[in-house]
Amino acid sequence: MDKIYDHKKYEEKIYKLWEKSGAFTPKVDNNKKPYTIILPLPNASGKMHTGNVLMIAIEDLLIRWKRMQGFSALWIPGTDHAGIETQVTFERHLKETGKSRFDFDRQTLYKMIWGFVQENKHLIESQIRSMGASVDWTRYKFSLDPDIVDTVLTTFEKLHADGLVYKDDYMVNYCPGCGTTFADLEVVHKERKDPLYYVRYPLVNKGKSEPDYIVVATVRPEPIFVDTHLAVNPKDKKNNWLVGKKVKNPLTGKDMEIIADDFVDPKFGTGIVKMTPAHDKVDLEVAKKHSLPINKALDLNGKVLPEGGKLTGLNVVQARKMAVKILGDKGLLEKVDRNYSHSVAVCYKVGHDIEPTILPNWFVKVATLKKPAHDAVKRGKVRIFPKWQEIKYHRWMESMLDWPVSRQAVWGIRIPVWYNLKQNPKIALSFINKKGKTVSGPVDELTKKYSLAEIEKGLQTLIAPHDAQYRISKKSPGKGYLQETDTFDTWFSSGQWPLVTLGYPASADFKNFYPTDVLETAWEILRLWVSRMIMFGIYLTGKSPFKDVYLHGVVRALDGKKMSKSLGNVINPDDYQTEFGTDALRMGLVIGNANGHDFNFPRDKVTSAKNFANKIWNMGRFMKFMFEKCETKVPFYSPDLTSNLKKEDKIIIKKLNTLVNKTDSSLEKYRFADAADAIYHFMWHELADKYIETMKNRADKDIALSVLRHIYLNCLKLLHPFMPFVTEAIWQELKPLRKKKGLLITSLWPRS
RNA sequence: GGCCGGUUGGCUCAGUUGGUUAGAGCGCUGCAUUCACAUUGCAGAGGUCGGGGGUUCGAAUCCCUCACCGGCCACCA
Repeated sequence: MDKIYDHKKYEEKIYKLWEKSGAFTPKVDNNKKPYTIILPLPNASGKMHTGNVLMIAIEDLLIRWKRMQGFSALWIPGTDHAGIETQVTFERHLKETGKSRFDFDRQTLYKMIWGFVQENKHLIESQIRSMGASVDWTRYKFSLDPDIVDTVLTTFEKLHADGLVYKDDYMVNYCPGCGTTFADLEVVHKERKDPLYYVRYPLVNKGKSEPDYIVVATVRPEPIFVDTHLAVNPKDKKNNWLVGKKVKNPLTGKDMEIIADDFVDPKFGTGIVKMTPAHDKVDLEVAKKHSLPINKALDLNGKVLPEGGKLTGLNVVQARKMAVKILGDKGLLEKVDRNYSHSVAVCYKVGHDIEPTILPNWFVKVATLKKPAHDAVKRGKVRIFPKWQEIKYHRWMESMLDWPVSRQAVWGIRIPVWYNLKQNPKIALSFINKKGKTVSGPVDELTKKYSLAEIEKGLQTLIAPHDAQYRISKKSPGKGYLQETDTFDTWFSSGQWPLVTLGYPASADFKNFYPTDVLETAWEILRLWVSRMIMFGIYLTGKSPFKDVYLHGVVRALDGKKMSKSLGNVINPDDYQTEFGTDALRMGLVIGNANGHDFNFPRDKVTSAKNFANKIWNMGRFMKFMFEKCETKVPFYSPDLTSNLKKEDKIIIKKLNTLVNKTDSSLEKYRFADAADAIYHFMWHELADKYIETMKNRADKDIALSVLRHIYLNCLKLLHPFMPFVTEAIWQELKPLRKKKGLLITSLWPRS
């Protein structure tokens, strides 16, 4: 054995040894209790960040612990196509070549992204390996594997058959930059200064002592041309005389009515609000309540529609300037407040302003799905650790609205809805024709000029009105049909991950390993992911997909702030892995974080864990050396030796038992740092500093060595889930000293 | 605005149901080197547990309140 433990010499070799041994691949075995974890699927073309490392460290330690306890321990790895996230990354590469996604039909684009992902996906896989993750690669899944896609589509069919799917116009967060909609959860609000325009609305038929006009404050004057109503608060004494009055639209001159609704804040601006229901969530609700017309001002590229007069075809920024100019020319601009600061919804991917707009969307009704999922946690059938995170789950479940599952993206599982073109002449199509030109228009016009084959081949997007006739089918129902171009929200498929990875509904794996034991992930995706999995699991199988949820904290940068590229404080785990070793990185993260709270990257703990690896390596080296030197045969430890034991022997044996108990009970409670700390302290400060130092002076070396071997080998077992490589490396080096010759990974967990 | 966490030695954090001198890692100070390991050993310094009030025989721990730091959610015409 070398004087110093060199992780680079061992890690790769040992991982291969484990994988070859079949230890990662449990069989369905009725004599063994199953223990299952599904790896939260990283982005297939992504890269490992510190959060992933912590996740793998924790899950691997749970799996190794249970495997050694004799469970049929299964840990399924997988990666996610990660819909929009991947598509946006790809488009950035595309931009470098001077192209954009609009230059391609969706089939071609899909193939290109597929190729891009294939090129990059090995990276995350090799990183998972290098972390020592004892995942079962034979059961590896990618979220676009054909069997997974098929199950996801079946689920959609079932939801539809159960009346839980509907199509509706919906206020979506539309990002003209990404060309797609985002869920509320994916929208970021940013504080920003924007001019607040005070616009004059001339009164129609003004009475005596009434002003010529009233003033409305707005940051968005450009869609005024579609507005038909203003609103005031009925309790607002200053303004409620206006209810029922008419004013002229400052852009079009058409009459507008003033309605009363208490959503208006009398203290804001002038206390009078303009209503733009097609582009504002609150306005839409109020408009529905009062049965007001809902007129769109913008198309899906964020350009003003033909009804906009001089604004037509302009984007939002240009249109705003133009509208301000027109209003100014007419003398209808009272003033501009340039110090107005408000929060703006922006796209979390590209930072473009979100344009709220109405669009036909596929929805899943959540009321019936969420009730049992909510109850499961309330009744303790699913336990959330740490407990205080539970409240986030409950609050989310209480407020969860119907789930828009369609995304206007190419990269994903295409929604299995088909439209017969003859039945639906008003479907809006956009496609690239034979000459490479983009053509858009309604079906009835386009089919006069183009063959269906040409349209289908070059198809980019299809927007069906909300009352369009459709069929649900995995395959084309026949000629004359076009498929929906929207794809599913990534969480729609990953929400079924525990089911699809296990081969739901009929496989032997599914019957044996479902429900899984624990879902371990970052608390950040409790709502997006965990809640959806519980909903789908119960809906499809009657059982929650896991019994426990453990939420680890977010690893922050060294400066205590969230890691971000713009702050330049991102920690690359590779660097630490190379310098200190995988074991040190894993142990450092686990021991530096106790209760699922967010924590700063524990650099000092990683350093000390590296020293610890070397310490135990040298303990093994010392033992080997002593065994070679010892002239008498060292008996294997057993209770028969009790009469030969000294006081210090009995003490250390007792302390080992305590340690085993402590380790088990801590891990049962998901208190990983407690267990790690106890093992660390015992091995270093009890075994090395005290017991070994004392035994150096003993005459009965054979007895002391017998006890030392017993204690030390058991410690290696206890430590193995935390620091798998170095413990296995020592275990192999000490083969001549051991009774059984197998691997540490499959050795039997100590009993107290 | 609503909510959740945090505030413990120089730094980063533990402290599970309130119980004798509040722990760890790193850092710091002194001593030790052909002894498995200097990625080491031994010894040591360093904390009125954010402020105030309360409950209790007893509070870092429970209650109230204030302050500050993180974070989440909602609204913002």
